[in-house]
Parts: sequence; C-alpha cells; structure tokens
Amino acid sequence: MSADPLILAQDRFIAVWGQMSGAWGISRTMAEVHALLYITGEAMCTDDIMERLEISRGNASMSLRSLLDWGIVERAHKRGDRKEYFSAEQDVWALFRAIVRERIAREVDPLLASLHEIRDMTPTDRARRGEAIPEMLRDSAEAHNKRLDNMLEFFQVLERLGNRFVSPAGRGLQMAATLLSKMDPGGPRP
Amino acid sequence: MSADPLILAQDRFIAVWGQMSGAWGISRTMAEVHALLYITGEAMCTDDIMERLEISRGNASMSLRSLLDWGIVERAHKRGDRKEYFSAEQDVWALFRAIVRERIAREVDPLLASLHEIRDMTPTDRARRGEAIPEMLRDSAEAHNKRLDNMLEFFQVLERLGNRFVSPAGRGLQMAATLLSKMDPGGPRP
DNA sequence: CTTGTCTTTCAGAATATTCTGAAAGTTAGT
DNA sequence: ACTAACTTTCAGAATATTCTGAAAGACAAG
Repeated sequence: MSADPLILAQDRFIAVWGQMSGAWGISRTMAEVHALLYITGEAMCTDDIMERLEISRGNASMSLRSLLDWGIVERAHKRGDRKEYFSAEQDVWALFRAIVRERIAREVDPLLASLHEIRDMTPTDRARRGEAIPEMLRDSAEAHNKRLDNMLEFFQVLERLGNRFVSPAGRGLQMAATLLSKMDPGGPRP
Repeated sequence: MSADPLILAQDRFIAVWGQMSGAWGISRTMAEVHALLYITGEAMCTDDIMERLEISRGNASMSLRSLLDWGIVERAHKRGDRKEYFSAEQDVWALFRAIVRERIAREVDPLLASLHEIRDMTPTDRARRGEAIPEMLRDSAEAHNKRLDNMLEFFQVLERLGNRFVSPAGRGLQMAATLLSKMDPGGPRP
C-alpha cells in the first residue's frame, strides 16, 4: 500500500478541504475534486479523479461541471489525447476572488433585491402622503422599516466591499495587506 | 385572514432570511426563528414562536439553544411570568460581528490547525538536513509544500482580518467605512 | 413533598441532498 | 456514415439532515 508521505498528505488535505465544503456552499465531492486538483497541481482526466477519490463517473462529471461554473477549475488538453483534462487555479488569491465573486452573485445580489421588495410592502409617510394610517400601526411600521433599512445598509456595504476585493486582478492581496499594515489594533488612524 | 401588510412583510422577510441559512451555516429553522425575533423586535416565548412559524416544541427549543450558542439571540424575562422570552440583537453590525466570531472559531481555526498538521507530514530540507531523499520526490514535495504554504498564508491573513473586524465593539463599522472611503477604485494609495 | 408549569432530550419519521450506474448524447477519426 | 472514445444526463438508491412529539427533567410555589 501507499506509505508515501506525499500521497498521505494529499489525502489528508483532500479530506480537510472536503469538510470545509459547507463553508463555501458547495458539495463535499466538489470540494474534494477541487482539493485533489489543487494539491497535486496536475491536470487530471475524469478517470484519474474517479479512481483517486473512488466516486462514480456521474458524480465526477457533475462536480467538474460545477467547478467550471464557479470558475475555479479549468479545462486543459493533452496533445494526441481526446480526453478532457482539468486543472485547478493555483493562485490562492485568485481562487478566493472567484469564490467571493460567485457568492455575491448567488447570495448577496438576490438578497438585496428581496429586501428592496420587502421594503416596498409597508406604507410610510413618504410613500402615501395624505392617507390616514392608524397611529399605532404607523409607529410599528416605521420601526419595521428602520430594521429593514439597517439590514439593507449592511449588505450594500458588504457588496461594495466584495466588489472592491474582486474587481481588478491582484487587488485582493493589496487590499488585505494595506488593511493589516495601515491599521493599528485599536482601529483606523486619521 | 391577515391582510395586514406588516405581517405579510414580516413573513416575507422570514422566508428570505430562511433561504440565506446556508450562507451562515445554520439550519433553515434557526434562521427563521432569528428572522422573526429580529424583524418584530419583540421578545417572544417558545409558544409564540412555535405558533407563528408552525414548528414543533422540540425544534423551537433546539433552534433557540443554538442561536444562544451563536450569541445572536438572548434570554429575556417578563415580570410575574415564569416563561423564558427570547430577543434578537438589534444592532446589525453587532449581529455580523458575532457571526464572524463564531465562524472563525468553528471553521478557520480548526482549518489552520489541520493545515499545519499536514504541513508537518512531508519532509523538507529544513526538517531533515542530512538525510537523502530521491531528487524527484524532493521536488514534488517542495511544490506540494509551497501550495500548502500559500493556503496557510491566505487563511492567516483572513483570520487576522476577521479578528480585527470582530474585536473591540463598534470597530467593524469603522473598518468598513475606512476601507470604502480611503481606497479609490484602482487600489490603495500610498 | 407534591403539583403545576415550563424546558430539554432523543428515537424514529419526514425531508432534503448527494451519489450511482446505465443509457443516451456527442465528437473525432476513418 | 460508421465506429470507437469519451462525456453528460437523470431516475432511483443511498445517505445525511432536520423535525416531531411524547417522555423525562427541572424548578418554583404552596
């Protein structure tokens, strides 16, 4: 059997990364496939992956497709070989920029849209000027709207931050480095 | 039935927040209970929650316990009433500081520990000075270690950032504001 | 110590997610 | 156009997660 420490370390990495799958909002197998491609640094074909991870062809195919959709794995080809090969982004910062980009698109944007819709469901002074609303109802509606606005504001800031992190290639690292070096533990300096 | 727009808006908010549950790594019901407490702004007892969300007593009890563990819901008491009441943190930034704090503790810290362990599984020049290792193996081990180190570096930065965001009360907001105001779209200025 | 009120627990049921494998689909080469 | 090599799809199986409800536990008041 394989007592090769490199293989063992790879397997352990794959297992650990698989456990993090929940944190990225992807399935365990997707994470394991990604881990395998990342940690070996090699381009592999479907059969290589099936064999190493002991998963079915269908599962491998679907996981690879999803990883391609997320933009963190890309197709590769070997000359004289009809098979498709796949390789993972090796730049860790680029990897996480891709993850943040997808999660903003899949989670934050739809949430903001929903929150705006909900915001439009309750009447306010602004919305209906002259119309009479029982005072008690108006008060609780205003408190409700304030709570919604606080949420909205938070996610708008989050989205702007995320887009800043994601946008031009390579900025994520600089942003983090700047943050950590320019701010002392007590907070930002003037 | 209730055509009260406020109730309808609350229900919609609860549903939307419930769908985000995956993003925070909590169950749908936990998120719905939290949403209910947040959007109504009221302290409610188990029976109130069971009735409004149409869930079982056991589910309500467990969800509330978990929310207490996360530190985003707290116990409250009403005089002359033996029942326990629960209310959600109303400061949105405090809410997300709590979430970040928990996720660092539950996900990032264990991951860093595992990555360090994995880092120690492969021999390097540093680790075993004189011992002979086949050249090919040594090269691939070094590439492997570099990949691990890149991951480690990323998560160390992430953890420091997270802790900065979380630490003294109120800093999260300032940090985000600083980020957004001090950096132009092209990147940080000297 | 007993009762009544409220809370927690947990085995099994219900639900949701993920995986398999065989069949259908696709494409390159001849 | 046919074949061989490879990829994708998807219904049903396997697995994992979440929920229920009844029983047990906890605690204050009398």
